[in-house]
Amino acid sequence: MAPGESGFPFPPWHSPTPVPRPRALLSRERIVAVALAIVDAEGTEAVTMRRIAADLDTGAASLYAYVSGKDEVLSLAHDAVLANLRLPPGPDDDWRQLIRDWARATQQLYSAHQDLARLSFATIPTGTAGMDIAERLFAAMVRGGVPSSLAAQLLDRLALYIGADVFEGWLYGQRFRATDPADTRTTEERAQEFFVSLGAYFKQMPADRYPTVSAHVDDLMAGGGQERFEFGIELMIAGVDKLAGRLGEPPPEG
Amino acid sequence: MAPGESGFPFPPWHSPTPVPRPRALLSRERIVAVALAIVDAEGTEAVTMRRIAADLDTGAASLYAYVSGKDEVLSLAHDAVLANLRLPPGPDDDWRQLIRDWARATQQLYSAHQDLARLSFATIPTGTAGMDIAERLFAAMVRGGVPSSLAAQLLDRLALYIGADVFEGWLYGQRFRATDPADTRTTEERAQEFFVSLGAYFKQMPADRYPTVSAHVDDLMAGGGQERFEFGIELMIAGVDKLAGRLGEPPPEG
DNA sequence: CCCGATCGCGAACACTGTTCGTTCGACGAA
DNA sequence: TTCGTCGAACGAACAGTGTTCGCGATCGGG
Repeated sequence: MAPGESGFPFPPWHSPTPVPRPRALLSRERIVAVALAIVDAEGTEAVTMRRIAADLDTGAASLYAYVSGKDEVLSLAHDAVLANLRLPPGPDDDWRQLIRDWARATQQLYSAHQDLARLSFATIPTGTAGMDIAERLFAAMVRGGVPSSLAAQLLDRLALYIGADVFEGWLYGQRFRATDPADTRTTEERAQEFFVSLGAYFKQMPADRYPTVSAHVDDLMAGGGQERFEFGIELMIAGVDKLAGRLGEPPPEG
Repeated sequence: MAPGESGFPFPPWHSPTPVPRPRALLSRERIVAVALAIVDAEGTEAVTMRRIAADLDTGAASLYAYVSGKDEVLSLAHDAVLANLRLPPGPDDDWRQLIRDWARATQQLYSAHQDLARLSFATIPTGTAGMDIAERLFAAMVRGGVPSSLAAQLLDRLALYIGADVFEGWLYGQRFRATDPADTRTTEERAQEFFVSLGAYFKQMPADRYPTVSAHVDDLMAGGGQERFEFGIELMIAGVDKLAGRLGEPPPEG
C-alpha cells in the first residue's frame, strides 16, 4: 500500500493528496438557489458571500467567477421568485377581480420569502412571466373600458404598494418575534398587545387637543395587516373607477 | 515659560499635558444631529458609529453611553426630521386639498434627506408634531363627511405609499447617478435615456403575444416620478370618494 | 487633599464584501 | 508519456462594520 491509498497515513513531511473536488460544483443557478434558501430561512440580511460559499463547500472568492457581487445574487434571487408568479387562466372578463387576484398572489409570493419584497423597489420586471401577467392585467383593463394611461399608472402604483405593504408587514413581524424563550405568546399575540397598548396611549391623549383622534381610536386601530392590505387595493380600484368616469362599471349594488 | 504653556515644546521624555477635553461634549442630540448631517450628505448607509464619533472628535465606544446602538441613532434621526413637518394653518375646509398638501410636504421633507424614507416603514408617529397633523387630517375628513373608519385607513395607506414612493425614487436616483466623471449628462438625462431604451425594448416585444403592452408602450412609459406620485395620491382620494358614496363631494366640474 | 463615582475611549472581537496571486486539475499537443 | 497551457478554484489579506470590555482620567463631595 502506497501513501495516499485508502486511509494509509502520510509521513508528516509529505502533504496528503487532497480529496478531489467534483467539478462543475458551482454555477449561477446553484449560487442563487442557495442564496434563496438562506433568504427563506433567515431573511436577506443573513445572506453573506461566505455563507453561500460554505453551503456550497467552497470559499467566498469562488463565487465571484459566476456573479458580480452580493447585490447581483440577491437581485437574481428576486427575479427567480417573481418568475414563479402564476395566475389561474381565465377569461379575464372582470378586470377588478383580476387585479385582486394578482395583488393577493403577489403578496403571498413575497410573504413566503421573508423580506425579499425589499428588493421589489425600483425593479421593473422584464422577464416573460412578468410580461405575460402585465399583458393580461393591462388587456383586461383596456377591454373593460379603462383608459390605457390610467391602467398603466394603476399597475405601476399597485406594484409599488404591494411590495411596500409586504415589506412593512415583515418589519412588524420582526419587531414582534419572540426574543425571550420564556415568552410563550405567539407573534400575533405580541403584536396585538402592542397595538392595544398603543390604542390606550392614544386614548389618554388630551381630548381637547386631539378631539377627532380621541373619539375614533378604535377606528385607527381597527383591522389587521390583511384587512389594511386589501383596503389599499380596493381604494386604488375604486379610484380608477372614479377617475375613469365610471366607464364599464358594473351596476352598483343596493 | 514652562513646558505646557502656549506652544512651548516638551522634551521628548515628557508626555505632553493633554489638551483638556471639554466635558459634556456628547449628548443624544449632538449624536443625532451629526448622524443626520451624514444622512443628508451621503445617505443612511454612510452612517457608521465610527464616523459619527470621528465627527465629534471621539471614539465609537463613547456613543454607547447615550444611545443603544446604530438602529436607535437612525430612528432618532428619522423622528427628528419628521418633527419638522409643517403644514400652513388653514380652515381645512377642503380635506382633499389638505391631503394633497400633506402628501407633498411629506414627500419633500423625505426627499431632502436622501434615503431616510427607508426608515418610515413600520413606524407610527407618536410625537406631538405627528399627532397634531394627524388630528387636522382626520378632523377635516370626518367634517367633510368621510366615515371615520375610511379616513383612518386612508391615512394609514397614504403614509405607507408616500414613504415607499420617496424611497423608490431615491433608489432610481442612485442607479442613475454619475459614476464616470467623463459623463457630463445629468442624473435626469441618464434616467430619461434608460427609460427610453426600456420603452424601445418593450416596443420590440412580439406583438402577437403582448398586443396590449405593445400598443400602449408610450402610456406605460409616460410621466416622471412626480406625476406618478401625485397620481397615486389622486387615486386614493378618488377611491375614498367612491367608497364613501360621494358624501360631501364637491360638484363635479364640466 | 483625597477618594470614589462617573464619563470617555483604545483595543479587541467577530463579522462583512471584495480582491489578489497562487495553486490545482484536466486536457490537447508533441 | 510528457509537457504546456488555461481556466477554475480558493487561501489569505484588506479595509471596513457594530458592539463590548475594562482601563484610565477627570471631577464633585467629604
